[in-house]
Amino acid sequence: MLHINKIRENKDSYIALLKLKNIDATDLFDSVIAKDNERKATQQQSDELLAKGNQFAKQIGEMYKTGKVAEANLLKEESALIKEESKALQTKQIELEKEIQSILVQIPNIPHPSVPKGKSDLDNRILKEVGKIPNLMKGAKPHWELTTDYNLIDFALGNKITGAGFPVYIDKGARLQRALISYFLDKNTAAGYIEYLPPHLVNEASGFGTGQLPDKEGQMYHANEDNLYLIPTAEVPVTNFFRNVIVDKFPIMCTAYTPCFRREAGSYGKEVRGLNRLHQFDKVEIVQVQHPNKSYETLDLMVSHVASILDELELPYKILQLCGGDLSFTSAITFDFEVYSAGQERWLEVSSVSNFESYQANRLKLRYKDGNGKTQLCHTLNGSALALPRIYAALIENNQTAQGIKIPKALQPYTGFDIIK
RNA sequence: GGUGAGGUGGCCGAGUGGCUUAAGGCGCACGCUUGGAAAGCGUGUAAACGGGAAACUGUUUCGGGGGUUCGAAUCCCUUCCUCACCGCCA
Repeated sequence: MLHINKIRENKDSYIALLKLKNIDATDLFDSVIAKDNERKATQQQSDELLAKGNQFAKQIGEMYKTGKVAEANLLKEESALIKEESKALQTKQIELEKEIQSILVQIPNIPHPSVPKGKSDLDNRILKEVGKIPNLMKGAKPHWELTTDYNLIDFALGNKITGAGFPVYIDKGARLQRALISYFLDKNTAAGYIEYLPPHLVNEASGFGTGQLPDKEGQMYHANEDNLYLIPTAEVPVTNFFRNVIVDKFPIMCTAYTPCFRREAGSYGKEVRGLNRLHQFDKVEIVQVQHPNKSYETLDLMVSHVASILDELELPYKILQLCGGDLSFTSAITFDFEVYSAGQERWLEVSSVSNFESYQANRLKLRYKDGNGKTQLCHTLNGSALALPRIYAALIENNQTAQGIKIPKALQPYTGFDIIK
């Protein structure tokens, strides 16, 4: 959510930048500023009345003590009038605040000036392409066949006990999954991130804090009886650690492994085949809270951190800067990582690193004190480091040989084996 | 799940309708003191939203929401949470 004062200060440049997201915010901005002016005026009136009422209450107290009952009763009558009037003003104020809020939540984050123009993923800017696309042997297979051939994952078994999109990992297949989680966490903690293991269910307030609620309610699994939501990403519990917090140190670096639960209503077809899109999957997330002056420096560090992991895993990948049209509602700038999955001859998104600037922080009320002792909004950033299933798919597809599936060196200490036969 | 006790500032903790502008303590910051430090003494120490160039100032907030009253941390209703004991249980 944008802060109303920032809209006032930067209205014209915001309107220009939002065009990158193909949005004309002129009317929204005008109406929200007008409402805010009205809100201020209303508050001023209401504050004055309340101050008067407080004065009267004190005087009445004094009068009773000194026995001036008749005078007190007169003042009481006047008080009643003030009360009525101020109540009406307060109701109006709350109403206006609601209206302002409901406009503000409709306005997406302002894109960074470097964001390319564009409508869809076709307009994303390729920044870098690293590694060679492997030349697979004849008869190379997609991962959904390999996982069956080598008994790594049983999709049908998951289907039986839960439903589609809930795979069961078996034997070396399970071990590989566990190895990846440990490996990612170790890479992240070595880079200075503190490891957390948060709850996998969150309350309603947390859903609001990171913006899943109320808009994307249908994307989350909901435990009705207790009114708790299954997390769609570790970003939700971890970012909410900082809800209503005034921090005094930068940067704050967190990493967390969690399973992620997504209903993915409306998905279908080959996009969802095998591991490509699941209802439950594992992911290791990195989150940073940073001073506004440092957040873009941090963003670069996060991008190169993710790149270094993919380098070590010897996966061919490309880094894309998302165009305005593909940018998420809350992000100011996003870099996507895609790895090449040779068995299905596709690029798969495995990480998305974003700077939200103060957009999330405003909703969360995540602040720090500046040199003058004034509270200011922090910047928040997050990224996947990394999402497991598609890394898993690319790893086994790209490393399939006549002898079996080879495990990259960096992972071998974690798997305890160097080939799956 | 049952019964009981609670929720007050960064923390501890007093406060049963106006004497609270939330006592007192701890912590923190600054100053005095000191050769330096500790102790001691003094001053300051929440957030949100307004007004003001600023100094300063108004309103709201004692878990959340609602109510009674001229006036609520205090009384009433409701909801959430915490703790203790019991039951169940990895």
